Order: sequence, then C-alpha cells, then structure tokens
Amino acid sequence: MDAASKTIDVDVSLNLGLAVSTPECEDAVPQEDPCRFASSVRRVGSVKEEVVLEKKMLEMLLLLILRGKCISPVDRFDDQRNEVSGQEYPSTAFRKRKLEYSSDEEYYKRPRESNRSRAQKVYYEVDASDMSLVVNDGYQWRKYGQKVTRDNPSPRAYFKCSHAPSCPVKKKVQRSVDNPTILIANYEGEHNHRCPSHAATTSLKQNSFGSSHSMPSSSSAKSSSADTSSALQPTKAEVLQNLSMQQMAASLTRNPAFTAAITRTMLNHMLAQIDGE
DNA sequence: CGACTTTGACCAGCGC
DNA sequence: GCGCTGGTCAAAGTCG
Repeated sequence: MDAASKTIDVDVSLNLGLAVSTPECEDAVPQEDPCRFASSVRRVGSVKEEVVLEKKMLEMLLLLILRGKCISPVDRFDDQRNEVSGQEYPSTAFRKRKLEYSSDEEYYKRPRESNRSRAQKVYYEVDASDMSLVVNDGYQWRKYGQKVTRDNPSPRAYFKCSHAPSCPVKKKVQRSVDNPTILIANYEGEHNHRCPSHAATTSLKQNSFGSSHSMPSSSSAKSSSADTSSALQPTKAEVLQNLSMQQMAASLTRNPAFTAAITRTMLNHMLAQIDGE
C-alpha cells in the first residue's frame, strides 16, 4: 500500500456530537451540546490547556478534511475489518450449525457473543409516529428476531447482514426508553464487504456530521432493503448544524496559532503513520 | 417464486 | 435446581 492511499486512522468522534461510539465508550449518549468544542477553545489559557487545544485542533481539522470522507459507523467497520478477531458463528440452520461442531457440548459451549466487546452503539432519530425498528445505515439487513426486554417496554429487533453467512455483522435495534423518537442500534462485528448502497452511505456520512445527536434519519420503509433507496434530505436541524460546523472551521482556520499547531501535529501524525507501516 | 418478516419455541447464561 | 432473561432458530405468512 502506498502512502497516498493510506487511511489516517484517527478517531474523530470526540465530543463533537458524532454518533459514533467506540468499544471504549459504549455508554455514549447523544451529545447535548454540539458547540462544546467551540466553548473549550475560548477557555484556553494554561500550557496544559494549550496541549489539549492542539490535540483538539488536529482532530477538528481532520474532521473537517474528512467531511467528504466521514468516518461513519459503516466506515469504521470497513477500517476495522482487518482486525476481526471474534469467532464467526456458522449461520445456517440449527442442525447444520450443530454439525459444524465436533459435539453438541462444544456447540452449546460456544461463546454466544464473541463480538460483544466490539459492539458499537449508534443513535438514530425517527419520527414519533414511526413505529418501525428499521434504520438506514447503508447496509442491507435481514431481521431474524424480535424480543421484548425487561428494561424497555419497546421490542428489540435483531438483524443480520444480508450477506450472511459470509458477513458476520449483526445489529440490535431498540427504541430508547427515555425518548421514543430515538432508536439505539448496537452493531456487533465488522462487515467484510463494501457498503451495497453508496448513495445511502454518503447520505449517512453527511448526516453523521450534521445532526445534533449525530443521528441519521431513519427510514420507515417496511423492508430493511428498501431503506437504502429512501430519500435522505437533511433536516432543518442538520442544516443548522452544518452551518455551525462551517463557522467554527472558518473561525479556527483564521487563527495563526491554530494553523501552526495543525501543521506541526499533522506532520508528526503522518510521520508516525508512515513509521508504523 | 424467491426474499423477507413474523412469531412462538428453544437454548444457554445467570442469579438466587 | 429452578426461574428469569436475552439471543437465536425456523416454520409459516407476506410481499413484490
């Protein structure tokens, strides 16, 4: 792989209102203050704070650079697909599955959720009237179960990637117990194929940056395969968020300290990336 | 007719 | 050991 095609692997989710949550922050909640970053910039004063600012500036710039190549949950799966370490379950029929183990005992002792540690939680905003549990994330899913859980009166839907069994990704979708207009999707595993719907992915990327809670709008299409073709016009709130981001970017790039810090840290980061190859 | 959803049943894990 | 719970299966139903 040449340097030009390298992906800069930086977590840009930060506190900028992105929905992406990493396995390290699975309890992430929708960001209530998308302008938190801007306010932290204004408070900078000490040397220590300047270091923090420098780091945030780099992250902010990368975020802006990546606007057209946003690291959405989908992309994060793609980026991580070489890190697959979880056991893949055979996904054929029950008996066939059992046959793939040397004994029933081995089958039943298999880890049930080997990918749980890699689960990623994403929030989607939907209309209150939309009772479906279908979210548009660009991939095609097959629903294989639904269950009412103890801690939430709304049912939880279970989906497998439609490319299964070759693709091991699963997701669970459930309405937020606090806010019924929010769908919480838990993704487990990494897709081992490209997003089948480029258009949907692109739209998701834009929404991920634009939404106040980083929640792409959900489609209420009956079928999960249909939601990849749904119209994805940005909402008013999303447009405002995009404007806010643009103003922040313009303000930061006018700051000489910002540009100097960015140049220095970008170079360091790129060198580190090259050294790491 | 194939792809997909629904839904009751089954299973393992866990706490008591 | 038992009951509860979450996750999965698979037959039946639905849709295009």
